[in-house]
Amino acid sequence: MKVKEVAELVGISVRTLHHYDDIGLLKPETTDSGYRIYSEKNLETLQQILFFKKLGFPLKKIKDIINSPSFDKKGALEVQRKMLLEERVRLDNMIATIDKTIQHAKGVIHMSDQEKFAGFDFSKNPYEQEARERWGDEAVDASNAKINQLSKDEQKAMGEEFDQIYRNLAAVRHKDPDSDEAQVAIKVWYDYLNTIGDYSLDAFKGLGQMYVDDERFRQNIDQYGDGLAVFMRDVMAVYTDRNKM
Amino acid sequence: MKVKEVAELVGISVRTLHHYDDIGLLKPETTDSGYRIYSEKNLETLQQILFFKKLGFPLKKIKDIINSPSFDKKGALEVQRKMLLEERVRLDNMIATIDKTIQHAKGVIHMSDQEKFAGFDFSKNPYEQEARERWGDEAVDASNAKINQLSKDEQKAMGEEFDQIYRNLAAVRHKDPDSDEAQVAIKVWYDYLNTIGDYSLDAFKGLGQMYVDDERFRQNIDQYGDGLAVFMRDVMAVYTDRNKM
DNA sequence: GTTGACTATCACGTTACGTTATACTTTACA
DNA sequence: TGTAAAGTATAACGTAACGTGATAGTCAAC
Repeated sequence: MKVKEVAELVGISVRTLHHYDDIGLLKPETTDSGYRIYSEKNLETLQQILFFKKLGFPLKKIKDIINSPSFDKKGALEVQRKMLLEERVRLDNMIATIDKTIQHAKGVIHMSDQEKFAGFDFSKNPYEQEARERWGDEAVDASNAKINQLSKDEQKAMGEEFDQIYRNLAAVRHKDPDSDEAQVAIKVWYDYLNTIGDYSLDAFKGLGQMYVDDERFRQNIDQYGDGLAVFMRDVMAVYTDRNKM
Repeated sequence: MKVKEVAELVGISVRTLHHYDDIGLLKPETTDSGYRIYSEKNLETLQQILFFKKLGFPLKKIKDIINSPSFDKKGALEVQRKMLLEERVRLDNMIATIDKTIQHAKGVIHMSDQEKFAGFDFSKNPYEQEARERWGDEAVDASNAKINQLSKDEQKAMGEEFDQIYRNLAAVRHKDPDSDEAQVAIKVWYDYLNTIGDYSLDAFKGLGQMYVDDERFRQNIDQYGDGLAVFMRDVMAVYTDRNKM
């Protein structure tokens, strides 16, 4: 049989057969023109190879096993078994750690990140002039310096996304925090934060309070509209309470 | 801090830090002479890197996560979790297959291997002449052709090993199968077989019977001494029965 | 004889560094 | 202050198991 036939028969690639030939793992006969011809015996050997491969043995070990009948097969299987068990323990630990991380990640977003998320970068924002007046150049420049650690594209993408979200919120800021419009708008914000980090509802509510308590955040947010920070806090509180049950 | 300090602090190699620098994952400041100097911030980033590495993330993904706050970290963790779970299933299957293999491997040594193990190769054996007389040249040549598929070194190593074992057995073949000498000698043979394959006691007993029933094996074995095949069968039977309780 | 399907041999790319090899810098000690 | 020891830098090959072209020769059919 020629390469392609064999490859399709056992479900591997032609390249793989070439490779096994290259490393001397499975060397078929060849025609005068150099075509590889696999015998029945070759196919049997291939089955063995694939069997040990399924068990996770490296090709070198398989080579030893295949062409050395005095090889300690039993021992090799036991060693391999141990290795696999250790691997499984490692995986379990990794999975457990991830689970913990997802759980305890509530509130994991640092203040420095929050500053970015809250939209401290007003360099592309029409309100920057106003910001400079309110905060003084120093504060704005320091903030921009921080935000500038992000790549241009990221800044743009991030800026556009929550600029849009904040505009939507500002647009409904005179409605009732209970209103559907407000609740829908704040849900967008909650979902966005949850693609970046992992916010529990309570953490979200706390975040809203911070928007009001922290001068920097409040002023920053209020640039999208007077009283927006307070409004957001209220909407976020309602959203939280509503969705907790 | 300089490389070595950092490396020892967090328990990684200097080369690893170099690597992270090369791929742009963690780029510290440098002195005029080109020495890398890691800041506190660099160390924090490094902790993050190592954290995600522990979770099995590839460095490329870590790079994305680290220097792109808009990266979907939560989603990444969930994807990673799924991958790890799939990996674990794969491992479990591999382990289960190995267990099955070890179990069902009883009697897994093929006849062709048995021929080798039983010592069909008498090309280096003083009895070859005799063998040719008994079996005729054809049979001996065919047998040798088979055995010659092994590498020279393997042949030698294998040949020496069980040549020795068979000689020892032949030396005690007039003792009682119950005798300590016979039992010790057969234990060596059992242990040797179990480094190559996996023999249960019952399989071992059956093997002994085959030595007698199969003309080829019997004649072959008896070349080490008249009646050795029968003696071995008896010793193997006793050994099996004794060790089963 | 020409085309299409198949085959062959390079040879680079991938992952995360380990491991020399060569050369320069800084630190410590006499 | 001179020198050796310790530390650091870059460069580049090696690893595992192929995937993925690129280029070229072969075989069977029309």
